[in-house]
Amino acid sequence: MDNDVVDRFVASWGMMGSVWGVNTSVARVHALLITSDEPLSLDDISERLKISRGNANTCLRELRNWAVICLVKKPGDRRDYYVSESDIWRMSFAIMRGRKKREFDPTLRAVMDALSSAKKGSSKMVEKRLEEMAGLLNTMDNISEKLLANEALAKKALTLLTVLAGKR
Amino acid sequence: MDNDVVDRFVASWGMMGSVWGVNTSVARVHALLITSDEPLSLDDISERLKISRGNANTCLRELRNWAVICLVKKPGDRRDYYVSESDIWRMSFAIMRGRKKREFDPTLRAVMDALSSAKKGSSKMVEKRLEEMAGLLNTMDNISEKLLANEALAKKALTLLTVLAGKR
DNA sequence: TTATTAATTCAGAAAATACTGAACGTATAG
DNA sequence: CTATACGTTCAGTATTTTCTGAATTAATAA
Repeated sequence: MDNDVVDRFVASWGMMGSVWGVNTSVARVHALLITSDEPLSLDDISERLKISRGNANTCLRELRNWAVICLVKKPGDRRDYYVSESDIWRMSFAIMRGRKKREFDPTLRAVMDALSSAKKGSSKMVEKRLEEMAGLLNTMDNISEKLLANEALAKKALTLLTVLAGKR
Repeated sequence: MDNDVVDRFVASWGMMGSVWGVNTSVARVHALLITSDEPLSLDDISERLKISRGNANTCLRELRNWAVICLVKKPGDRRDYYVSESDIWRMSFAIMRGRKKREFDPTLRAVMDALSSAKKGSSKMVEKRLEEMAGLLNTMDNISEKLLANEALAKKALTLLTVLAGKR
């Protein structure tokens, strides 16, 4: 596959890292594996992306943890090779689950506390704002809780939304 | 409103900053304004959050740009005061639009290019992977394009998803 | 005007994050 | 057992991001 095209894909997938909440290098390594027909070794990756072996190692560990790449062996070769899982959904799901737990859930709790505190003592304005936020966050919590637990349902949701968005 | 509760809310809304793609201070200032019944001045904010006036100023400008706070004047007082817009949706929408344009759209293009390049020359595996990604990203592109342009539709989508998620 | 008070800017400092590469551990081949 | 080829770790360094505070500009009051 054309080098330039791969480079551009690697670069823009790298940018997307911040959306997933992983750093650029991790996303670039992932991108390289996605576009490679052959399994790649740590050294292949570190050379191709011009990053240190140490860094490559860390990125690969993270990707392994997200379960978006998998380790393969070649007969008669001691090195570890990696290939991308085909399923693009997995990374987004794994990461969203993590972010929900780390960032969203505590916020939801804090908003609920703030709301109940506001009810005994704040202005109606603040109460209304928090009420709205709490409503929205609770809705999102329900939805994401269900969808993140069930990929099939999530795909269904996507279809549903496509139909909704289609009505022009 | 109870100081502790506000502090906790400020802190966790601050964490959410990384989700929105703004830095912690910006999100904290926003949180403080959300929970305040009174309009706050730059000095109020810088004192309450223990950040410099310069930093507070920058945060307020950013929030003004996102149009999630608005400037109010008190008669006989030269200072600028700020209050939070009640609508929680606005910030998320503004930011998502920005991120889509900056991060998602270039990726979509790169994937499409990679795909067409893969079609003339890559393994079936790579082609399949990219095909799947392109499909998913295109779907998301369609949906988000429509929903981000139309808040009412987005709310409708949320209702729809709630129903879907409810079927247990 | 001029003095005063507030908002803004921005160079440099501090803090957070990411990366390097040499040292170390481990498994296999000889 | 020993040498070799690899994977892993992590202290130190580089880079990026964020923040500070003094200088500057702008607006109002006197």
